[in-house]
Amino acid sequence: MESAFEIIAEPNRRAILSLLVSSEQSVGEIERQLRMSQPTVSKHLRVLRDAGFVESTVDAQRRLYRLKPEPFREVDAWLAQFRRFWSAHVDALERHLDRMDESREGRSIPTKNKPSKSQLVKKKSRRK
Amino acid sequence: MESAFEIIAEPNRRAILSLLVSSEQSVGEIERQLRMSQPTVSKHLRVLRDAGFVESTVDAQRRLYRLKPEPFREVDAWLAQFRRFWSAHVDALERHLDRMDESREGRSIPTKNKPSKSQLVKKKSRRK
DNA sequence: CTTAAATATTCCTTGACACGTATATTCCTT
DNA sequence: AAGGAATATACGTGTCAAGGAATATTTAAG
Repeated sequence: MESAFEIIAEPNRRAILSLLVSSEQSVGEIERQLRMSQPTVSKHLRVLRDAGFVESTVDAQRRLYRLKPEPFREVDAWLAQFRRFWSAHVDALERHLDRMDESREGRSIPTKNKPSKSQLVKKKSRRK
Repeated sequence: MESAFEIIAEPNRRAILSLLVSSEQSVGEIERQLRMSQPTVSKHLRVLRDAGFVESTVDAQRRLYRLKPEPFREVDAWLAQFRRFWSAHVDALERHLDRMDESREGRSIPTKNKPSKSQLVKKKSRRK
């Protein structure tokens, strides 16, 4: 199981990683929150640890797992070569983000007087 | 073949995508540069197109493939939730980048009087 | 030292997918 | 229309990884 990319190809593994963003978790906690069988969780954690995505410490009978950064950087580094390219398509990005707005938000703020995320993006991309 | 993550799990597909960063390419050009068989290239391109990573246009008997941005953004969005976390580990990042320096660079600039990438990183993370 | 809780590992089966070979399709050239 | 270049698809095969069931291991508690 070579690269970091193959590791995060598995949806359950991505779910586990996302869970661990908030804080370290025991196998049992992961098992319950994600409704996976215990062996499945353990096996995925093994893969994740071998790949350097997580590390574990012992706490009585439990093992606590937490994230490690390196492999994420590797993925990010690969992705980097495409960034320049997709900022050339900002127009499409704007539509994309604004669509996400519509679907996600409860009507808390009237759309009218609210800056679109598009504008935020434009500002950000001004930093060079 | 569900998610963008499974698509980029395949090394040859990542290679193809990297090739297309420079410019659009025909199947034959990809085939030669990556030394893959023609059917293999075509099949991977099919997968990439179905997943929205590339699009193609016809040029006589050839098809020219070029990148499309959306799926990259999807991957990037998932990765985003871990960024906050790995900037907390800047120390390790410094070591990481400085190691990359050593391995990549011909001895063009004496290491002594050159700012380490670590310092650049620190500056960048000051922006907020 | 026995038991129980939490986790890890083993074995087995199944399904997906990457590749090669062969063949089909598309489009230009003559 | 025929032939050829470039690309796409079909089919068969081998590999490998994910999940379930059963079992082993670790550690605390009594």
